[in-house]
This record gives sequence, structure tokens and C-alpha cells, in this order.
Amino acid sequence: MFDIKWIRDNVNLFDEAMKRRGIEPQSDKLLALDDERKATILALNEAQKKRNTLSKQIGIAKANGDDRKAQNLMLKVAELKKEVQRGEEKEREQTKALRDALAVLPNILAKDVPDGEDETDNVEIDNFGERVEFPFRAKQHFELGEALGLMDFEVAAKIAGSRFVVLKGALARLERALGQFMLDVQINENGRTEVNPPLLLHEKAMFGTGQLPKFKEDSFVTTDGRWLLPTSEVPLTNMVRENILSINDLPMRLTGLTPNFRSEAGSSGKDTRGMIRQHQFYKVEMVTIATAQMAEREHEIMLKSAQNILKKLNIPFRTMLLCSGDTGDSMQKTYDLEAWLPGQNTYREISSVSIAGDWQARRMNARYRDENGKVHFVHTLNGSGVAVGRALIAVMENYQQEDGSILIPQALQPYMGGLEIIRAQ
RNA sequence: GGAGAGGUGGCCGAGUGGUCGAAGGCGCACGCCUGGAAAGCGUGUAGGCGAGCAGUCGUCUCGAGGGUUCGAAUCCCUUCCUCUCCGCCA
Repeated sequence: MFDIKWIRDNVNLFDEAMKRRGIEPQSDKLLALDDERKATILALNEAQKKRNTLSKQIGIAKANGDDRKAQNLMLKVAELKKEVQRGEEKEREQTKALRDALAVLPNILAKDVPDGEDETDNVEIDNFGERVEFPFRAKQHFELGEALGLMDFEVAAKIAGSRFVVLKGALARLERALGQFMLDVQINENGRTEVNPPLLLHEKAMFGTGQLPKFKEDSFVTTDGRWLLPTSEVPLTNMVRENILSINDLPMRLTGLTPNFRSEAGSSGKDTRGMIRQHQFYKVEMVTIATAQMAEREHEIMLKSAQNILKKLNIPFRTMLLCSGDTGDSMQKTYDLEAWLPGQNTYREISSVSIAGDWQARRMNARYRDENGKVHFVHTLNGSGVAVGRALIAVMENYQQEDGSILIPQALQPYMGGLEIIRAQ
């Protein structure tokens, strides 16, 4: 969300930034709303001031026992009262109108974000690992999993519907191992604080990070109006909502392992086979709360942390800088890590590392006090470190053998009780 | 689910209709004092919005929203949250 005062001072910059997002110039409309609002406030303050002055005089008159004077003053104030009430109502409406208009606008893209339409215009900035050349046809993860008898989509459909999976035995454990491994790296090597948040969230929290109001069809709601977290970015970031933090608390580096729930409303027909796109999946998340000065460095640190996970698992991946058309509304700049999937013979997103600037902080009213006691909005960042479900896919496809067994990456073996290979029973 | 208690500034805590954005204490900052420190003394110590180049001024905010009143932290209604006891339950 934007500061209307900033828009007023940066009309061209703002309209240009919206244009990059494919949005018509907004500043005229917004400034007009703000002008009306200001005029209302000015008149309202004037009326309130008069009312307060007279009311105090009534108090004094009564204290002095001058009832007639008090009576006179009361009549005067009665009129002002109506004026104040009208003004308050108008101000409330106008403020809400302005806020609603601002709430749906996307973040400003960073200067170094390349222009582009969609994911085909993203720019590769880094590449890690050798793609394995199999002397046989590489299978997709679901072929492997089903053949092992450890991955069952039919049972999942029976109990929950499509886009769910049931993992069993060593595969279930492998998924758990991946989550624990990643979390441990985040805590021990990347110095993040583990957080285990609620999975059901207030609407306010969903608004704070930008999932609401625009993208409500992407998430699930409960019967009592709570939202199932689509990513733990939401609870972790909203931990600082409506706070004024001390500068000493920053940067605040958090991590957590949670399930994520997504309706995938707009994705019917996409990735229908396998575990790529599910309604429910585990993900290790990184969230950093920082100052404006710290933020860019924290973004690079976070990117390295995510890359580090895949390197430890020895999964080939490339790092993409998302183009303007593919960068999420809440974000100024996003890197995606795409893991190589031999079975699909393609790269697929496995992590997304983004910087939001103060866009989320304004929505959350999350601030900090600097060395001089001045209050500023924090800057927020988040990234996956990494998606567990997709990491499972990447491990299976990259570590598969001709007979359909799967080697377990060395880094995971301690989490698998020393198991080195998963074979059909 | 039933019965009760409560939500006030960074924290504790007073305030039950009148100049209260709010006593007092703690904490913190600065100054004095000291060789240095502690103690002591003094001063300061919310955020939003609006006006102004600025000093500053006005206004709003005592969980949230609404109402009563000339005037609300104080009265009424609604709602959220916390705590205690009982019941139920993982």
C-alpha cells in the first residue's frame, strides 16, 4: 500500500510505476479523493475546536454557579454537535474510499526488474549443478512413487478429492526428513528463529501481506471466517503487525515449517498429474523484518540461504530474476529458484525469494524506532527455503535409478535413520 | 457450554461525568553531582491526521465499533481479547 503524501510528491514516478504493472494512471483520482478528505478534516477540526472551547466554558460557568450563562452556551453547542457528527461521518467515508482505492494497487517494481509479459521473459542469473544424463528414460516422480507403492493419488481422492496425495512408508518419511533438514539448516546455519504459527488466520493478517482483498479466491476460508494460510509468509510477517519495534530487534530473521493451503482456483487443467500442484503442501518459509537500509542485503542473504538448501541436496537448479509481468503484486522484486526435474525434462519453481519494501508494512502498520527515536515503516522480505513437496519431487527424479529405486541424498540420510536407498517392497 | 473478573502510555498502576493524553511509580534519555560509578537531584519521554518553511498550533485516539450528553477513560449497547472457577473434550 502507498502513502498518499508520497504519491502527491511523486506523481509521475507513481503513474509510471503503475504503468509497468499495466495499470492506468491513478494519481489524479487518488489525489482528488485525498483533497476532498482534507477539506472535510479541516472543516471538522474547526467545528471540534469551537465545540471543545465552548464546552470548557460551560464547565467553568457551572463551577461558578452561573447557570444562565451555562444554559446559553449549551444552546450554541447543540448546533455545532450536528455539524461535527456530519463531518465525522463524511471523513470516515472518504478515508475508507481512499484506503480501498490504495489497497488494491500493486507494489512498485524495483529498477532492475526486467520488463516482460510472463515467465518466458524471466532472466536467468545463475545456474548450479550438472544435470544428470540417465542412460534410461527418466521417470516422473508419480511414476516412481506409484511403482514403489508409496504414493497414492486414488486413496487421496477418495478421502479428500483431487490435488491431494497420500504418501506412505519411506516416502512419507522422506518428506518429513526434507522438512526437518531444511528447518535445521535455517536455524543452525542461517541464524533464523524457528516459529510455529497458527494455520488459521484473521482476515486482517491476510490483508497485511496482500493476499486480501484482491486474491481471495486463491485461499480457503473456514465457516467462522478464518483463512487457511496459503503460505507461512502470512503469519510470520504479521507477527509484527501494529507494532513499533526497536531498531535493536532488526533484522528479525524468522523461519517456520508449515502446511500451506491453496485453492488453485485459476489453475484447472494445469499440472493435474502428480504432486506439483496440490491444495496442501509443506513449505519451509523465511521471513525477514528489516529497515530500508538493511533490506537489499537481506534479500541477497535470503537468496543464498535458499540456494544453499538445494546445493546441499545436490539438486541442479537455476536462479531466475522475475520480469515485471511475473512479479507478484505485493513484491518489488523476486528471484525464483527452479529445480531441474529430469522426469519432466524441465525446470520447475521450487523457491521464490522476494522483497516487499514497506508495501506490506503500511498495510500492517508495522514500524520501528530508529536511533534518534524517529518512527519508520519496516521493510519485509520473504522466501521459501524451500517448498518441501516440490523438493521431494526433485529428489525423487534426480536420484532415481533404472530399477525405479531412489537413492537418498547424503544430507538426508541422518534424518532417514541411515537409510540410503528406497526400493519397492 | 455455564458463572465471574478484567482490558488505561515501553511496563506497573490511579482515575466512575467537566480544563484528563491522562496522577504516581518503574524503565529509558539527557543534564547536575562524582576521580569514576551507585545513590540523590533536575528535565524530558505515545501515535495518527490536518495546518505551517519552521518554532508551533489544532484535532483524534484510554481493546474495537456504535450510542447517551453541552461535555465520556468514566454511563449504555454491541463486539474482540485475556484471566479464574465449573462442565465437556484431544
